[in-house]
Amino acid sequence: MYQGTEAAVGPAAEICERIWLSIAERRLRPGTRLKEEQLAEVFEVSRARVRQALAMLESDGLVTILPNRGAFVAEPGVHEARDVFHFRRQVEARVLERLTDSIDETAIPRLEAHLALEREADAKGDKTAIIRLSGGFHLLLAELSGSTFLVSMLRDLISRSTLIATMYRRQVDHNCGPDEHAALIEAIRASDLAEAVRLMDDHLCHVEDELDLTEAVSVLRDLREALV
Amino acid sequence: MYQGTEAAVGPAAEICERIWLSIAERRLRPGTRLKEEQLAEVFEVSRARVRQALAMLESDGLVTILPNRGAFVAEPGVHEARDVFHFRRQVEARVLERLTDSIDETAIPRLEAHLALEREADAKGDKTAIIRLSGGFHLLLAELSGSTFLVSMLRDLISRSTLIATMYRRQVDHNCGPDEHAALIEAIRASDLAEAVRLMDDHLCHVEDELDLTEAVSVLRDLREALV
DNA sequence: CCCAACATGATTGTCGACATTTTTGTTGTC
DNA sequence: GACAACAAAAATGTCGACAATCATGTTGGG
Repeated sequence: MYQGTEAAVGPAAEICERIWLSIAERRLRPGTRLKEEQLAEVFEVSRARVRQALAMLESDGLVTILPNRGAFVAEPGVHEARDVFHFRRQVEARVLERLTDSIDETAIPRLEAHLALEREADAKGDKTAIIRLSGGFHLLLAELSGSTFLVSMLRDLISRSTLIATMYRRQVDHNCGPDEHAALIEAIRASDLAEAVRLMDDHLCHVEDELDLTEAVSVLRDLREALV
Repeated sequence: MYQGTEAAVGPAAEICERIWLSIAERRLRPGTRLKEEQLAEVFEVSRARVRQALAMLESDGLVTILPNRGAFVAEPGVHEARDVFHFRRQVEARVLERLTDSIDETAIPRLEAHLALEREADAKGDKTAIIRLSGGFHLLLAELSGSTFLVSMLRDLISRSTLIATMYRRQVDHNCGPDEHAALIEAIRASDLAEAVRLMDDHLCHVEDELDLTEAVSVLRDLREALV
């Protein structure tokens, strides 16, 4: 996901990917401290790499870095959560606008190929792959829109969405199945912008609706803010 | 601007600020190569600092980093330019929503203090200060909205807006005067969301309307892309 | 017994030197 | 004279060691 769906952009992105996955799989809880040395040991890379990765993760809102104190898995509040979903809908809509406006011949096959991977992972029950591909689908849409700006914006928002989902969802799991993605592809193939946007909004609202975005802030967050 | 309106977040932010100002003042043109050693010499800092700053600038869309090749002042295309202004309007609207919803007592005085600085710089004709404060006003609005997410999003968009303005504006200068900012403060004081959003949209459209966002892409950009 | 000042350990921040890659200039051959 | 292969120079990328800073545990005084 982090390296996009294309070639790797660097070794640091792999660290980002693995940390992001750990967060998505709830192995790393919000508020957890991320010691550089420790991460360097685990990933078998130099500490400089880890610092690089942590800086990237911070700009994507996944970790919070306190100067001279260390990095922590971020704990977005409910306000931020709402903003993230709000703007994600806007960005995804813009992406669909671009895709339905000028459609590329190679776009549909690539989307279907991705969808096939999703279905395969779904059948196997490979949770890690499901999470990775689920985010990757939306990122692929942005890439196919041809705008690097939309890609970078959406990657940021997807990262944040993932973290928010792990913090505020009440039910255990429910990763969005590939079926909604399939419907989206159909709408894009038909160049039906209105339908595509509707499907996308529904798709994203399904995720948001399962969250408990009341004012119940986590205890950990209060502790951290009190310390700062 | 880069360090926000508050305390400095680090020494690297100062480098970012100075490079951003150089771009805004058209001393650094889009496409210009930014050699690390050279920058380190100019700013009298270590090369590691420069690398850190360049990485931040890349995530803000001001520079493009090509692996093993170096950093260049970015050259956003017209599509990206339109997207940036599109989303900037959305984000600024969200900020105003927050501000007019729950208004803070200290907000208005801080805005007026900032406005006073703008007027002072305007009277003196201090172009550098005008640029810095002009972006800073919008960033201050975001900070007063209480959302760190909106702040980081808007900082990104303001950086990109600045670069786009230097690339595509036909007239020489026209930095938005402080008067439009004053009107905005009034609307916020009156908690008049609709009026505030209208003023903001006009304000941003004034900037966008002076741009020549036709398909005329710069020659340099084509060269770079051909090389990559 | 509690609090403050200090000393220690752990962790982050910084810098300079070295390795790798790219670019450019040169040379030799066709 | 043009092109290709090679060599030298310059720039970026990487790493390890040292310095600065913060958290913790200890000790001495009130």
